[in-house]
Amino acid sequence: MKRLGMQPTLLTCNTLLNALVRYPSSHSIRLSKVVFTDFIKIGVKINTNSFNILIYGSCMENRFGEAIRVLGKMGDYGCPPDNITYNTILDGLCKKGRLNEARELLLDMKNKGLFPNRTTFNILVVGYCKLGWLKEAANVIELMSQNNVAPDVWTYNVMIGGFCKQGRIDEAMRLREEIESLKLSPDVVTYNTLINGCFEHGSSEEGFKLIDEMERRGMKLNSVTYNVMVKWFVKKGKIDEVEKTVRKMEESGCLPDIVTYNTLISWHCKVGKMDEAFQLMDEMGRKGLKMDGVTLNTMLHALCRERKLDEAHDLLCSAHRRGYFVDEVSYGTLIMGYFKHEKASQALRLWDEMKEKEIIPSIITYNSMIAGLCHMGKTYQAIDKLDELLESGLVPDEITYNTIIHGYCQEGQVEKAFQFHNKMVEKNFKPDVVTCNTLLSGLCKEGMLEKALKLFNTRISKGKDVDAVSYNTIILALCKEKRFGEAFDLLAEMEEKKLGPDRYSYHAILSGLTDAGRMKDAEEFISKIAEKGKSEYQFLEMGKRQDARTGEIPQEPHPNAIANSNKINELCSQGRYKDAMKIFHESTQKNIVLLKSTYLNLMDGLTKRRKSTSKEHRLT
DNA sequence: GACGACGACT
Repeated sequence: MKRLGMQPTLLTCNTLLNALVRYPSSHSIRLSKVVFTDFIKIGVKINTNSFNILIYGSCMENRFGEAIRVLGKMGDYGCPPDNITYNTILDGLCKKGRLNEARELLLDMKNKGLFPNRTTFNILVVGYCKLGWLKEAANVIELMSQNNVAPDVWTYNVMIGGFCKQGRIDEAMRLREEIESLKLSPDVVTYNTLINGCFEHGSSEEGFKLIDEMERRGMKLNSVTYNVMVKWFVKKGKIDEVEKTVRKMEESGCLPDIVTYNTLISWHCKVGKMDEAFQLMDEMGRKGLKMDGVTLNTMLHALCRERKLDEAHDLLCSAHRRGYFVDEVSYGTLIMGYFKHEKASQALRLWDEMKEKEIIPSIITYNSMIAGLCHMGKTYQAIDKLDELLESGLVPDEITYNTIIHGYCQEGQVEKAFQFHNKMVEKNFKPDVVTCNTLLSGLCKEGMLEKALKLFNTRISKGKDVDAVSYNTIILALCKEKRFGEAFDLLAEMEEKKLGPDRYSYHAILSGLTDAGRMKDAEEFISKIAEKGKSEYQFLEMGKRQDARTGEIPQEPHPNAIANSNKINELCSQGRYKDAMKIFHESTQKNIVLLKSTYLNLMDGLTKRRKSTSKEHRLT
């Protein structure tokens, strides 16, 4: 067109820009900027809309600074920014959790005499809900009504999603009823949000009930509904149901999309079936679906898990060359991979590289980095990163604080951990059960078991939740002190509360018993685990007896001890736990004391086997 | 506005 000397019209210009900006490649967005300046040079009279498209592209790349600079220059070209301009950037900022910048921009918008419209408000609700600040989100909804902008289904759907993310399914359900009373009808998004929430936090039955309800109401399930179901069945390992759902999806005219494939690919990667993951990627290509940034990041994650860090790094570079959106998730994945495999210097280098590329770290990226620094024993540097995080306009979350508290505990600085904890509580940090567990283990590690017990009991008496990890932490510490009676009491207590016991509890007890030389008790304990399921509180009786006993007379190692231990260990590694148990019983009958690792291996096997049997149960 | 990828506690 240029060669032919034809002058493009505004429509041509905006159509082309739009196409470039929406096309899923970072190259095309870069091109859109070139095309834009070209259009101005050859004298096309661009309008506000042209700028809005350009800005949308910048936001796609998370270049908010650039977007705001462009917004500032629009006036010079006779194209004043409008609501769409502001909403575009606000949307990007809110989705990324950059609420401080969003607030500033909102102020600027009002100063320019533009009024927030329904979209603006909805964007803000999204921003607050993403951070889990539901009170603030509700305030925005209140503000809408005051400004005569009625909240719509979108608004409520976001709010429902916010409740679901925090596991507050009842409140989410209640809000849905509220919409119906407002004569707004819940749509497919409302249902999908709730169904996903039920699957993630509530009961799956509730979720399936909602699907039935949709069908009864004549509401068509869309690809998201199916993807939510696929994710659920994948999570439960129900391969048949996954296939059935995908088939149903195809029959109903919703072809499996990039999300469906990414879910399946990620699953295969997680269970180590890389071949099948690659097969799915081929299949995707044959069906004309282009892999996206999420697919890329899934593969990066899989490579890191397999310790193939060089390959992961190569993939990152080549993906960048080929125009994929390499983002903070890609970098975060690899940084975490390096830290996990003790390659801190490479992790730090990658962080700098990411910054050089102007890729903005998210809260998760910062948390990974903070965790890595703490892991290296450099909590003071982690604090620097926390400051940097705050400066960047992000809001630290529970994970950020818990990570740093854990860092201090790991260094043996429990005192500092508590100080930091208290200081942060004064800000807006809401300590949760993970915080408590971190402090508990920190206290135990430093031999302050009594303080830990006090913290643990206070938390329970205050009616705050404790979980399996809390119990296991205390049980482990008690066992190390050979206080088996109390340990068994807690074991029974956690069973009563349906919190366990799990393999961590068993591990704690068995390690304690074997370390104390109470091999007979360890053997009996293993047998109990094997029989478990017959009656509840079966460990209680054993625990009570423990206090009366005074340790055991050390025995001469039996000549077959090592041989039998090895045999059992080998059978366990082959997954032949039944055979392993047989040798175990034979050994105990002959009074053969086995190696410590054998007890732990057997226990691992026994807990694994129970898991798989219960899965089989669910299938029938 | 809903679904898929990276982060905390034994």
